[in-house]
Amino acid sequence: MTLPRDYRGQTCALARSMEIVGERWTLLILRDAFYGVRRFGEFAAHLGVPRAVLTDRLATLTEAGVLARRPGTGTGRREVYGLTPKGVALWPAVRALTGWGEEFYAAGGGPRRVFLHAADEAPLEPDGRCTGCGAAVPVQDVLVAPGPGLAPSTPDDDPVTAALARPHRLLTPLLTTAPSGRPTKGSP
Amino acid sequence: MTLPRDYRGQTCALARSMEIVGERWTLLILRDAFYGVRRFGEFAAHLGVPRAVLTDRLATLTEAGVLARRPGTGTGRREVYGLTPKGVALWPAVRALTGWGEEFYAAGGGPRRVFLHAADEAPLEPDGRCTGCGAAVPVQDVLVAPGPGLAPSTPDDDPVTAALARPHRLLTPLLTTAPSGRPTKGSP
DNA sequence: CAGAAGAGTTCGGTCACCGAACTGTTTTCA
DNA sequence: TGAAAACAGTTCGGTGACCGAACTCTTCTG
Repeated sequence: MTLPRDYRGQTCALARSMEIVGERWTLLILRDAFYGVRRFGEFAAHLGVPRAVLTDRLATLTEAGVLARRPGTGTGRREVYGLTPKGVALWPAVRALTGWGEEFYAAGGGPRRVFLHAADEAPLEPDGRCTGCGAAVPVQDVLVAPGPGLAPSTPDDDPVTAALARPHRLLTPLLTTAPSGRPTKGSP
Repeated sequence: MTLPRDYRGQTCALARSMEIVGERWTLLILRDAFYGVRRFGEFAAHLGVPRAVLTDRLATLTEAGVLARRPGTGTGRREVYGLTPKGVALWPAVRALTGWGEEFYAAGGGPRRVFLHAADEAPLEPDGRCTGCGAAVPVQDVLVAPGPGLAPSTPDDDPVTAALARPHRLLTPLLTTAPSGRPTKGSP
């Protein structure tokens, strides 16, 4: 595979990874996918990424087997993008980079978001273990919850930001399309 | 801080991280820094990065407090770049992305490089713990060693690649400048 | 002190990214 | 059913980042 702008000559696995997830916006898209964002418009509104770039990134990630494009369920039948097992395997990387950012660039009030073990609601250690029970927590048992440093929500927040004002389990859909067609917060 | 190309509007810590380490080549530079690469020319020769880009990245990382520019010791007194504690804190992210690349893009023979716990030479788990003793291994106790999938070394390998053909402890200088001026492998 | 090596800088060409407007399809609701 | 809105992309011109090669200046070696 000779990408137009690859990291030629690198024998390192990190270079291979960077060819897939090292482009601008890609890791933010994947973070949103972990949060349960699934649709083109949700990614676009939440990230503010140029739509052409989003199109390119979703195609690249789908081609690489990190995301999968599937027909949506429920009333809104549009197609959705979801993480494959290969994509889910990127969770430690996303968690590590997020943790580094929180540690060195937290707002005054502390972290903006925290990751909790769903079983006991104790926060995760930097390495992904639970500070409460010490167990290695699989992705689907992680909650993302607002932290003390999170700015208060405003009426013009996009739906994704609004939904993330409450704790949410990773990999579960964040927004659903209600029968009336207006998007609302996940589980009723 | 209004970077020319920041991730505006993102309240997420991951976006902050990506502003620092998300540019092209940056994580590969940091990986090399973990390996013990310290000098401009070593980075340039090993990575094949355009020199102007390398200059920019080293300056950005130094400004961000991830790397520090220090006068070199020993006979070669040129200045060297080394990881600060803030830079060392990126190790879990580098390890996670490297591990993901090895898992999904390994060459036929297996991983190209492996990380070992220096104390018992057992490989590390994906989360950074030692498969032998189960301990969380601090960065300075990690060895990077050639794996079964590493291509055999050739005479025209750059000095960094040649030095990495043998196990090496992270964060320790990889190359030294011998009194004669010719760069040779680390500790005599 | 002369020569070589190291550490950047400069430069022109190319490519990726940006934001805004536009298109074609799907869904909603009167 | 049919009009209108929402949605998922595509198109387009302008700008900045990246690339490779050549060049300059400093530092080191013999």
